[in-house]
Amino acid sequence: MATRSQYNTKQREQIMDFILTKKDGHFSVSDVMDYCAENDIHIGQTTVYRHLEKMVDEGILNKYFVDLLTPACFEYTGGKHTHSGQCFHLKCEKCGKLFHVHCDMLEHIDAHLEEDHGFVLDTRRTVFYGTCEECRRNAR
Amino acid sequence: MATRSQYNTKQREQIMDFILTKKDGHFSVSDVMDYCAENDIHIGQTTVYRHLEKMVDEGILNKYFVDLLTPACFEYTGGKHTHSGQCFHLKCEKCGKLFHVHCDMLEHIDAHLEEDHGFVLDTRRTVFYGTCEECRRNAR
DNA sequence: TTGCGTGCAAAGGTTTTGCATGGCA
DNA sequence: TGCCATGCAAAACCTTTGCACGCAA
Repeated sequence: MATRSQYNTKQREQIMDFILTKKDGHFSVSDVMDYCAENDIHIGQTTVYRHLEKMVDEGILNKYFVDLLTPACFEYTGGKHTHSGQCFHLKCEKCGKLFHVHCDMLEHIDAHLEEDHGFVLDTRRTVFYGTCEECRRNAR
Repeated sequence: MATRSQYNTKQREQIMDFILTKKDGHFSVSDVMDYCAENDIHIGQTTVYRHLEKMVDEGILNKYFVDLLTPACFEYTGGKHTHSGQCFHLKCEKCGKLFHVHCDMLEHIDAHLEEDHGFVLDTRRTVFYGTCEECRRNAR
């Protein structure tokens, strides 16, 4: 894997510009396309797919899925591969919102799965499904 | 939601027959279609999709996704909505295998997310991504 | 000049929708 | 008879692939 970019192209730079403006959040391929449309930047969507995939290989981005038939999500990692700053991805099945929760519990789950089940968790790709507080209140 | 079947049709019965033979495992829409082909049963795939979706609404089946561009997985719940008998879905990103692990840890995660984050986990739909023991040994 | 990068169009695969027909109650 | 269920075909959707052209080094 780890197919690294060898050339510095304008397209890669422009995609990177977008990512840096979205540093704290998530985005999908279509978000990149929208950004390009708004700023009169023309990049083929195939190119976007290919660059994002490469960046995942390089560890710059983290990729995860929240649902079938829903575009893949990408998240900027700040260029670090570190496991610190882990976060839960919580997806509410009612309202569809995606929450990011930073919490020590995750490390415990991590340790438990590894010790008792021999399974090393990739927390970045794992999404927890359920119902958020707001939706539970509304349902009551 | 909860669109319940109102009629007892031959198709629903035949799909149910298949599910009962698969009680312990998982299956996808295409597994149902294969079963039908093998047994000279003709059911349109649209009908299969619609019945499985209904059964999810009724709580008979549990639906989850392991990957984008991979068919949705269904799991027979035994007709109970109970939260006992919970299991982890562990998906190995290396070999692609899907593991089922029954473990108390899950209840702790459950309780923690609810108490500290107000989030009620739907364990049945959540899939943990990572690397299994075998693949880690092979990588070393 | 070499070979990766780009972008259009088409393909691939799963799931959903439209619509006319069939079948349960 | 009324209304849901069925099934074919087509649409919708995201993503990948093929291929010719462009461009960085």
